[in-house]
Amino acid sequence: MTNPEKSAGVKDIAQALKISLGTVDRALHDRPGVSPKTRDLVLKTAQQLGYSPNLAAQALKLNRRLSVAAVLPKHISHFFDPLREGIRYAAGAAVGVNLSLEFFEYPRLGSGDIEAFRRATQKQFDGVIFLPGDARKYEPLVKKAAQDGIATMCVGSDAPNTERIGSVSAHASVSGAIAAELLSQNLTSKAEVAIFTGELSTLDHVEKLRGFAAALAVIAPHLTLRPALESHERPREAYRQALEVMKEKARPSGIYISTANSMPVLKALDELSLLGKVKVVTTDLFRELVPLIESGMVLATLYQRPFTQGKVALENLLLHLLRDRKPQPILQLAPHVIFRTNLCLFETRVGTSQDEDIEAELQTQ
Amino acid sequence: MTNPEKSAGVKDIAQALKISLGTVDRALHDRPGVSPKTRDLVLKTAQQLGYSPNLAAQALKLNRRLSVAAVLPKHISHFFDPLREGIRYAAGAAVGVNLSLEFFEYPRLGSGDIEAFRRATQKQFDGVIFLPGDARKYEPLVKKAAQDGIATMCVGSDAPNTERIGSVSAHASVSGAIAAELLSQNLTSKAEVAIFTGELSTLDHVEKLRGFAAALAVIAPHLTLRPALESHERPREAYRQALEVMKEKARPSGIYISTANSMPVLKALDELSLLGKVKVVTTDLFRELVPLIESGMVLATLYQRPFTQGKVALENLLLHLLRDRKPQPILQLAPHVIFRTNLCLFETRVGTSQDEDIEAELQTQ
DNA sequence: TGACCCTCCGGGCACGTTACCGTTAGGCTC
DNA sequence: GAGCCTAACGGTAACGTGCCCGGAGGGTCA
Repeated sequence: MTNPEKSAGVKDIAQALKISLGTVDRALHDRPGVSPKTRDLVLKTAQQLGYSPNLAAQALKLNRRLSVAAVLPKHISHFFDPLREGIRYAAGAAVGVNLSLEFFEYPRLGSGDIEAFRRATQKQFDGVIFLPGDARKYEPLVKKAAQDGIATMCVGSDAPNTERIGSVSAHASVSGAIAAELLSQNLTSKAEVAIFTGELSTLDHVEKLRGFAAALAVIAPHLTLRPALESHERPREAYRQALEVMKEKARPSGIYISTANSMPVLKALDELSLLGKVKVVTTDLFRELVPLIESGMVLATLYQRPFTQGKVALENLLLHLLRDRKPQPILQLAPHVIFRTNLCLFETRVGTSQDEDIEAELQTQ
Repeated sequence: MTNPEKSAGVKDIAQALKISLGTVDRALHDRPGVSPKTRDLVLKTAQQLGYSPNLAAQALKLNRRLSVAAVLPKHISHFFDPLREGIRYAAGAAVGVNLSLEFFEYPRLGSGDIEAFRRATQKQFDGVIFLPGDARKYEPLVKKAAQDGIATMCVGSDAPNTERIGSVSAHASVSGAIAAELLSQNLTSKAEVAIFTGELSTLDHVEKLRGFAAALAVIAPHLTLRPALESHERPREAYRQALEVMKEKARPSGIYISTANSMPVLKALDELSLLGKVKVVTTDLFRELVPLIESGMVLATLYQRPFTQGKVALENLLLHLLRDRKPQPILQLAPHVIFRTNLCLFETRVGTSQDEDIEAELQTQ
């Protein structure tokens, strides 16, 4: 009877104490209608018998329905498409819950994002996944959502000091630090390095810059960092800045592009015939980048694992909504360092996300 | 009624066709007792209504019990302990199945492994997870297990051309290739490099050697590879070999240690005061390695993600046992490249596995 | 003393699926 | 044509849990 091997259920406790199932259920779930002494007795016996609820039966009975919205930009698709795929994957793998997903899209970060978030939170979703671009602007909105009982989960970047239930992103400052270390390994003599960043109102980008600068100072004193170049995610701006800085006589010997929008900078380098001469570390992976890494024109890229970010974000949001177990407030994934030699393991995911093999996705998550 | 939003169940199909639940169930599961035309009708309607079975109800009714054995060595604990943790984690996360896990241990690879595997397969487990050291020797045993209806899953290395249902490991040849690329980046002038390997009867180690040699030939023609040093996982042998080769006048400038047993070689380097002078790339992560990476004595280590390997191995084994869905025959994880700058993300797992925070484990999986 | 309330507890139904058993129609043999 | 067999199908209990309803017991007040 008291077999520790097999986990006991409600019925076992009821039989052991010769009381009804209803009483055991009330005691275990802290519902009213049980005397304190009976309650303690049940809890003690549950502990003793090693009670663990049958999750399948629980899920069947509860038949929970959850609605989750994901508010993400269309641009940059090579990052956000796999992120959405990760969310869909986690939704498909969620067992014991009737989950309805709705995707809200807006053109790009900073244009329409706030409005889309507001639209999403006006409908009564149980949870919302979103990317806080300018974290400040989201503060009142997240607060309001929390008051309305909507759980918000950040992905891609964080919005600290808000009521969000958690955040999932690649570890930004470590990304920056790795870039610094790679450049320091490949630039042995005294030289200058430059960083091209996206939007410094986004926490993620600030952290990358911080990590890069800090690591340079510690492990690469022979490299000096130029003032950061902020493109505000505008391709033409990035292109112009790159041309300007690389035409200088004392041009940088190493470059870290911390935004996924790296093509304009690479295009400028190509036109100046500097590809391969200047050491370049980029961020994320997309089709146009593949041949540049293969040929060694780009030293390495720091892969932010968008698929996993989406997957983990929804998994933790569901964990929060289903049980009252709080997830880690801040979850920061280890970025993958992609060189030409391990590029082949990640290439499967640069195609159209439609045709991608999910199994392959999971190998590198 | 035919609401495409909400997934239909067995009852919906039965109602739509005005037949009984039993018939629908038989038709959907290809069980006998249904006429072909009724079966086709049911399948067609299921497709049309968007039938998806309620997994919770299914699991509750079936109440499946599975027993799985994991046959793994005690040594090297910093690799196999987290691997076992990963298996335990996946077992805990498995919902809707009464899973009983049993661990079989033996001292080390090559001593007692075959016997332990034989002992495990004599009991009637549903599945066995194991590490094929000398793959040849396992061939008849795996065949016998398959005949007895035991599903076998390789982890850490593969046993090709056997009846195993799949294998999970870090991508070995890519690991070797990354090591070659790292050394080539850090050794710019003409030099020699050496590889210390474990057991060349293990496929995983052969693949690392192949990947290393091939990548050297392609991207680092200035580096020449010495004959591989095989320690057979004996610390004293590795130490002796390292001392011998590093005392030579024309000693190697770069070293790749492809086995997790790297301390004897590092000890020899330390005694010869060569740490920091010789570029070293190691495999896996453990406590003694941390300060060496932090201080730059070791350039990088290739982390084989044992936790994830164990997790994925059991997940796929269960997938095979529960549904008849065949997993990918060979699953090769992308190894993590750990430098001093991203070391902090992995440090949580070098302590005793008991105290480890599972959440932290999952961040870097 | 009877009507009423409150606390505590037992009993039973429902969730969606599967396994088992009972029933019927139709074909077969002698 | 009676008896029998089998394929095809209907009906239903049961899996373990959550939740509601109602009943028993004790106390209070008119």
